[in-house]
Amino acid sequence: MKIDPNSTADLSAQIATAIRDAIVAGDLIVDERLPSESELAEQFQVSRATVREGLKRLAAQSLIRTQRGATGGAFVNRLSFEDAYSQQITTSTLLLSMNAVSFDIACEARYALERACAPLSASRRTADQLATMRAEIFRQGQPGLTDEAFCASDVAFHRALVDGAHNPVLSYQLAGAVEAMQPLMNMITFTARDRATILALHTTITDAIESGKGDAAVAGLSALEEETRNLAADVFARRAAKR
Amino acid sequence: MKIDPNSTADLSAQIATAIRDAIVAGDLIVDERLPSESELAEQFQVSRATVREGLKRLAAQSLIRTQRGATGGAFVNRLSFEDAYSQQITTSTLLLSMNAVSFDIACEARYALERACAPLSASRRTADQLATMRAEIFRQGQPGLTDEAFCASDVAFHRALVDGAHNPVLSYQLAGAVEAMQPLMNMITFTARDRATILALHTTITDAIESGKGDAAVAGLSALEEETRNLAADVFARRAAKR
DNA sequence: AGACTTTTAAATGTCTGACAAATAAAAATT
DNA sequence: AATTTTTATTTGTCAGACATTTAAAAGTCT
Repeated sequence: MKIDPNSTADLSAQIATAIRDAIVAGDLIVDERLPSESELAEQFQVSRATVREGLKRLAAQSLIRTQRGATGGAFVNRLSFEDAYSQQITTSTLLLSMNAVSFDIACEARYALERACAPLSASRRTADQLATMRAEIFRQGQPGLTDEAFCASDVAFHRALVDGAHNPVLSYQLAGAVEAMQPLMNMITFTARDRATILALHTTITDAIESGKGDAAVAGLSALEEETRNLAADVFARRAAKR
Repeated sequence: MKIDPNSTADLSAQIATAIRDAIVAGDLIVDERLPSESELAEQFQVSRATVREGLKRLAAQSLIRTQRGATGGAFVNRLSFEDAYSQQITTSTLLLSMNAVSFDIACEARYALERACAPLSASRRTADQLATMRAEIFRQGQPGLTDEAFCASDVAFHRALVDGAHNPVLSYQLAGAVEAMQPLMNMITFTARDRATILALHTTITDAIESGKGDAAVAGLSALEEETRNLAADVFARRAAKR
């Protein structure tokens, strides 16, 4: 682990990169303790403040955790799926909002990925996940539900569908796609009629998942995608007309 | 933007969270300049060193960039797809290696996601992307290619396939799944016969993409998935037998 | 006046040294 | 033996200083 004092890059960034590389390469293993900040400062020939800035960069990526006290220090963190989820959601959300990704592109990606999960979910979903889907459908039918709450329930429904595949890697990848869509979905106002259509499709999909018919679930998702895109197109057209 | 001095969390973490929330909420827009470190220190009632640690956390997530000099400072960074790719790859790679994700689970996720891209790719791929796929197939047929080089070419092939969908969101999501598999794939030794089988499937898939047959491409990917899993199963069985 | 050079001011990057707070181990006490 | 106190170590925070970079302002020359 070494840094190049002649590089133009910040020392703290170089330190973070050096340690990150060591972790990725497996030279530092999970739960291993890094040298103390003072020791690292001496190793890298920089001040403790600079070392700390480097460590904070790693902490921001959940690569290390720190503990105070006599036996404390910085430890290589086991990157949990949960940590990765939330990072992914933040990143995906910003990616969409900052790069003016169109509703259609985001929607297409989301449903393409969800269809990838559907056949697996149809053959593996637990009764619990099915119950969650039914419960969210019920919630979506309640009168007086705000559009935000409707969208949140929609996300929960799709989360359950994806988790039904029992593949944490898929769940991780999908978390970003599904949740990052929420701000875009929140721009839509759902009429009672819209909600009824979506609910019917949700029921179709859930029935298919329950009876193990992956193909039918895929078809349901495709129909839902089309419905969603039409809804969005209407909203945008109406908004454009008003101007 | 405020922090709670009574919280047990590090001040630098709180500062990072406060600024991140402001960015996500849109209170700080792309390319907007944050107050200087000294001003932030005064605002949050902490020292400049603490502010800096907070800012480094955000820099590690590519949420801000800093510039030195008279008109310098910290600016809200437009999160590019490229930045997001590399973050995703690091995270996905570590997620797989640290959580003992089985080859089968990773493989299943990867191919499920790729199949989601195939129909789109079949209808949208450019001639250039098709040429890349053909070129990688050619490279994979060269004798004397190391296993690492074969795997790298395999990744390039699949990257081109995915990019053919012309959906940056999909490309972003897939980058993690495909590239993170590479360390796992590198554990496999490919015999000449194995390579021939994979090459034939790659050709089948490419032909399908070229002629716009999404279904055939999906079928080819499924066959490739099965082949890959069988190969891996053999390797692991042989390794277990040796002990 | 215009082009070039020098100075200045502002900002981040780095360093030093100090103290606070947390924590576990060691020592002392009951 | 159990409990309390002390101690050492480590991270968290602070204050102040200087180095470096950069663009704008001021000055100088043609």
